[in-house]
Amino acid sequence: MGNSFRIGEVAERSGVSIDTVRYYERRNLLPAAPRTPGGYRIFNSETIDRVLFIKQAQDLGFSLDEISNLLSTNGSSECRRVRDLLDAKLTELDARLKSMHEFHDKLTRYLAECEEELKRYPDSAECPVVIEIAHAERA
Amino acid sequence: MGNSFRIGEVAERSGVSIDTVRYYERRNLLPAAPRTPGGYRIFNSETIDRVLFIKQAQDLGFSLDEISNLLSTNGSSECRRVRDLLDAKLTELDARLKSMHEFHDKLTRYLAECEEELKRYPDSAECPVVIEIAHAERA
DNA sequence: TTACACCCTAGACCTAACTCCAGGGTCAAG
DNA sequence: CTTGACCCTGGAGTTAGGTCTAGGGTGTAA
Repeated sequence: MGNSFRIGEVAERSGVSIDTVRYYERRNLLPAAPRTPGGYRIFNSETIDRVLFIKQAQDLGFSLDEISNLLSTNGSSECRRVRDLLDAKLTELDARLKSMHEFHDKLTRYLAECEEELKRYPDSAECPVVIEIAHAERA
Repeated sequence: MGNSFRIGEVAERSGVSIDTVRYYERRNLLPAAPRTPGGYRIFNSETIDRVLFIKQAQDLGFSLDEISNLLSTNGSSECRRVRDLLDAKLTELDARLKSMHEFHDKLTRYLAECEEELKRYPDSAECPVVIEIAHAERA
């Protein structure tokens, strides 16, 4: 069927390993999948989307515990709790974005210094950037 | 002296543990510190700045190996190699910033939905956001 | 010259998030 | 009704990045 997948296909389509899918189920990041009479898990396409969501959040610095709190499959999750979690996450994310931008600028300045040096001395071994990072870094 | 620190003070001022400082030295993220006759490490304020740099980069998703590549205390690091590393990091950072902004927007939309629901039904248990995340997530 | 906070090393241990393995069962195609 | 790809479980192993412990030495102020 177009909306029924075995674990291998879920794994492939969401870019994780089979073990990871089972691991997520154990961690309650995915609801316990229904089974065939023989014991095979049966998934639908929503599982794939959900794994993708988990991966994205994780890439952005959230732990599986945090994600699990947000998605909590166990027990009804009142709207108020979710609201508070989201609020906290957003504050955190704002801070991360800010320092990320600053770090980006810092690296950009370093890159410019490198280019400068290489323009002047194409085979320079003494990189001014390394010296700078190594010896004083309070930008 | 104003520019001479023992490991405990370095740790405290840069917000990591003593063990972490020693660990960074072992990993060559910090140059091997000179010692007192009795074997105590002696640091200067640049070490503190460097630990702060490492922590910042790490928070933003860089591994210690990557940071170590950039700072490589072992062997002369030619400017060209540093330039290439920086260039690659910046590309990576751009991508991360982009998906971070998208995720931020997504969470903001979820938060708005929560507020909406709570305005309507102040004690709502059925959070529309959880249902949405759990059941279809391809934004 | 003792008190006591601080430092040393080697090596074991910890947590998160997987990843692998053995030993065995399932299922669809031919 | 067999075969080959795929799936099952329980539990051990792995990696990154620390953290802790035992057993012992250092430095300095009173």
